[in-house]
Amino acid sequence: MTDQKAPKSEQTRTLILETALRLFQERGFDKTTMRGIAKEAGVSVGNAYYYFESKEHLVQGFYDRISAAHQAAVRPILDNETDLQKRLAGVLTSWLDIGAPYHEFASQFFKNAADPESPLSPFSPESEPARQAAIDIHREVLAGAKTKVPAELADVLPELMWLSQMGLVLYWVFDRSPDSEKSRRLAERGAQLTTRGIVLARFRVLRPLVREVHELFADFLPGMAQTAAGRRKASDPHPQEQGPDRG
Amino acid sequence: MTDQKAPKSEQTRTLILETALRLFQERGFDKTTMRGIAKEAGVSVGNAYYYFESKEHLVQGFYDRISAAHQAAVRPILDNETDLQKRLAGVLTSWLDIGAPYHEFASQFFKNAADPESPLSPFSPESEPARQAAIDIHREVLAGAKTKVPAELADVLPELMWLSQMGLVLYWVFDRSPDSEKSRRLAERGAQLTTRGIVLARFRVLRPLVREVHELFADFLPGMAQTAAGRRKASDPHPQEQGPDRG
DNA sequence: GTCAGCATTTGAACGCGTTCAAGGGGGCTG
DNA sequence: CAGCCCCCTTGAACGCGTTCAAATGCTGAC
Repeated sequence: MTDQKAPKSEQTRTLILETALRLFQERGFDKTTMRGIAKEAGVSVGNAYYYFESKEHLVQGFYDRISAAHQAAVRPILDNETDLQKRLAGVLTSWLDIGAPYHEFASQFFKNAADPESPLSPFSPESEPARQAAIDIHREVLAGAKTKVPAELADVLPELMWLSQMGLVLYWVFDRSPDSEKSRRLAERGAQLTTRGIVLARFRVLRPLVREVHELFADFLPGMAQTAAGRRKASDPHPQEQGPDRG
Repeated sequence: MTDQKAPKSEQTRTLILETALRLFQERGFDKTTMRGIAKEAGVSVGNAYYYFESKEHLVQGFYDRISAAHQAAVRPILDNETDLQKRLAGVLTSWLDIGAPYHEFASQFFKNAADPESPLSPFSPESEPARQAAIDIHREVLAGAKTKVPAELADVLPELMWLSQMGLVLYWVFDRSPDSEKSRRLAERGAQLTTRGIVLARFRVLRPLVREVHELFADFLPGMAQTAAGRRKASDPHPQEQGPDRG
């Protein structure tokens, strides 16, 4: 009678998550209480905590959702556009488009970005898959462009561009201009600047600079994920794992 | 009998603040409770809230303290050293030295950095004085160096360098290497890279790039403080204002 | 000396996120 | 059918940050 693919527990888990995300969007993160989520979903508070370690863990669903939507939105650009600047600008502005509905509410939990203890930090081990996916987009931005990228930069640039994207997101969170217009312009300009920089990187005078950029980030970037890995609870009474798997 | 300069209320305020900072350092931010602070200071919880809007507002004292210490520590370097790279590296590493005692505890509230609503964010209006002081240090780093800075960069560079410093701090917060060794190396390398970049900025091929960097940040950097200004409570039942005034 | 008015102080109470001992309940084994 | 185990579910209870009406002290006017 019931779907083979929907064991009871998974249904409950999904019900709680969907309810939470809906209430977050309706009322904001702070004004949504765990009791409210439980009542609205028709379960007990304890039950929510059986499936999710904390209130914050519930917003991971948003990340997954945004991440998936972005990957989809970016496909046409990556497949058709060959101009580096336009590819990059497209990737950045489409993120802003997708993030728009969550803008107000986002600022209420983006504080976690700078919190090394939080699993929601983009640098956390838990975020590794989403982070890698995002970096891969930038790798593809470079790979599919007419402009050729100096070999010495090829391996650090995607991470660097992702880092800039995080900077853009930070700016966006603070940005109160109507329709996040300032963030949009920043994205366009940033793309232009990045492109110009890559093009110029060929010149001989810049060799030492390019090498240093490479060395700096080659040494320190991959380290972030590792240094961020703390003594995290490895216990798993929680049926954690996958959201929509960020398809 | 009592000091003319110490009205009762100021004494109480100081007592609460000192107690709080001591406990934060002894037990960490999260494990220190407002009840604990009150009991240890020999006052009531409500009294602490009469002088400080929230638990977070208490840590502003740390910022003031670190900021003042940094300004003092940096003086000899700014007065004697003329090599740009050494000046910059000195400024950055001495910040790391000063921050060291607070490293562990810092990560527990640096989450506020990315929270636009928090007065503790380095981008908030409340942080404006401390921010300006920090930017001024970088302005002096440039002004006192042998190396001449291209005019077009002169007005955005200090803010840019301060921004990099914030990046370093973020890295440092995540950095779990012994003695924050990785952060130290990042500071040294970053100083080297920055210096190299400034030197190279003279070359003609780089003109367009330089101009774009200038335009990008001239447009967007000053905006951050303004966009960050939200509807903040202007009410002042709280005898807020000055810490040690950050010398 | 008295008393009004204000700054300061109190601690009980609120609502929150989170924990936990206790209890179903469904399916498998004997 | 009985018994057992383990996944799932419950809601009272804990400690926290924060609020607030009420009490207390203090100062200057008369």
